[in-house]
Amino acid sequence: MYFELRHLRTIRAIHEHGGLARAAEMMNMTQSALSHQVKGLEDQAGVELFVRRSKPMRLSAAGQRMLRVAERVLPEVEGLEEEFRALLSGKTGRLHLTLECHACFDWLFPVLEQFRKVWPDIDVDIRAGLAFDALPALDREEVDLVISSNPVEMPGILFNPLFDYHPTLVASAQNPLAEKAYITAEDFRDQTLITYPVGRERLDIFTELLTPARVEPRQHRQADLTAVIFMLVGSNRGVSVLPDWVMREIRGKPDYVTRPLGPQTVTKRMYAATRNADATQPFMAHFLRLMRSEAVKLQRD
Amino acid sequence: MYFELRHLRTIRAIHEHGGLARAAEMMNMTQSALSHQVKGLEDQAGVELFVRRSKPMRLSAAGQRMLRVAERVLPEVEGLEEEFRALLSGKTGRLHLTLECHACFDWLFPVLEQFRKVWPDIDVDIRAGLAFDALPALDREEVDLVISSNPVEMPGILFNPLFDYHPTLVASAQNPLAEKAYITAEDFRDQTLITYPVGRERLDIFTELLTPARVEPRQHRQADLTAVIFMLVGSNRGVSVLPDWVMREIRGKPDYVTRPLGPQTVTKRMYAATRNADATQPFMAHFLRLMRSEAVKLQRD
DNA sequence: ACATGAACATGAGAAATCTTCATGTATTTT
DNA sequence: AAAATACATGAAGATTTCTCATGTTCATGT
Repeated sequence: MYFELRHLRTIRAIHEHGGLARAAEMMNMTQSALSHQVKGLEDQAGVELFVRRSKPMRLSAAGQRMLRVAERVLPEVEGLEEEFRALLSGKTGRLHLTLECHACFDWLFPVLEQFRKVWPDIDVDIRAGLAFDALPALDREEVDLVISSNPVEMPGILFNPLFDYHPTLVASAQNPLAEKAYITAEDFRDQTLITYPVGRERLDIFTELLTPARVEPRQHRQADLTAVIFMLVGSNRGVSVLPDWVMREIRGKPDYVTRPLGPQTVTKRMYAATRNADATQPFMAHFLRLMRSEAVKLQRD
Repeated sequence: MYFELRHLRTIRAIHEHGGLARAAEMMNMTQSALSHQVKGLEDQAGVELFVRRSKPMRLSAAGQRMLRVAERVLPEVEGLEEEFRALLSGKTGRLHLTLECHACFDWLFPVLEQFRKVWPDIDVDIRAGLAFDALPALDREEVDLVISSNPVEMPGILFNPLFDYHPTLVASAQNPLAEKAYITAEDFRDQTLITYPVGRERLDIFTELLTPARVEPRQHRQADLTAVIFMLVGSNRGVSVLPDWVMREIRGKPDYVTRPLGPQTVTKRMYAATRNADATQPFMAHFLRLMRSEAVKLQRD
């Protein structure tokens, strides 16, 4: 024996409108239909839900219990229906992002702030932890947007370009590398390299330089925050390679030097990956636009 | 477009059992039926609930929202179903009582304590506030048991006798009425009468003595608690009429005297009114039995 | 590349359920 | 007591849901 929401709606309507006939009218059905339904419900449940001694029929003790459940359950379901309607009209939706690019937190926050002002009903969230397998997660609708600099040909996935950047060395002014005009793989052999704590396949310095050249840095240590990396570099306890625009934070400070990777400057492109189906959604288009205009500001600095 | 619980159950089952075929089996239906249902649901909602790119199909973003609702709603409903089953087996039920007899709180509490030990799943409550219209409320299933000493012929309502008692005067030993062997209506003309704060039609002293004799006491004041009444009586600021068994609290105290109403001692009978339908329920029968055995103890004191 | 199996979709008819209509009965009101 | 209100009921029709048989798609092993 299974209840259905229809039954809860009926219980609530009869209670609220004080009687079967009125409730039936509110529910766009005949009094007879409701009567049959209530009878069926009571037969199934084996419990009298209404007292029929008095004429406008009233809830029995058991019926009152059912009403309480109805009053907790129905708003929940109606909320969902409303949400789906809003989803159809494009006002609401989900925007869960994952960053394969660790430094991107910095410039993404202002974008998120702006976005939430315009689209308050979109469920925005940054999903950490699954950065390793972000693209499959995108395909499975576990997330909705991935910031990545490694576009992969994938059916149903769109890579929207955001901006170009140069992975750039940052070192202490005391460091011998400060003497060089550009940096090559060999230069890392006797350096301590500081990176974000992610796999090598997601670190530009490895994918673009060290791994192809089969060079290992003398030491490799990890730090979570950009500020911490700068601090370590500043005290010459290691060097790091970060996107050029991250360097704006230390621009003009005499303790630091920045050098391009060379001899030809390495250029990479950052993308926002979305599912084809979502890319047309207004809020998603808006978010992409916001990200690009933020990227322009970044380049200006 | 309306959701039904069936849809929520489906969403949950597909998620939990990882796939349509397995879910269908758990729900005792064919895979085909479930496929149709999901299609219908998606058509109605206008939203894709599942991602079919991967083979065991998975919930989409919208589907995950729906799952969250399902996981909040379904336990609620299943709890109700369980409750109704328990109701049928007689283990659970509601026992909301109303006392027309104000002094009865005293002896009822131990009964309630005992009862709750044996029937932990019965929803026991004392409903105050509607004591004035307790019997109609009983009929309307707003309460389930009424303690009353005024049986009324009413179809569907059963008055179960509990015990007999004598409305008895209690006065200060200093009070002139202490000299009398029994008390008549006339004796109240120059007395302050202290009663519980309820209507006269529910006070024995009025219904049995004063109203028929058309006697007004010199003054009439009200007190909520039996202990307060005794205190006022003890300091000779008034007299009161209470059931004889209430007097056990002051027995042996030389400040007080108790006197029967006379010349023939007035006897009343206390009843527990229930609906016919409920009287057969095991827990209700047990409660009545407990009350009667408590009443016997009362009489022994 | 091809067979195979697993998982889901689909069409048509059968079965179950829900509605309506017409009417009956009980209660409340006038 | 009549009229009005409120709910119940039986039967027929409409709708919804399910099942069966079969088709499509995708991944896997040979």
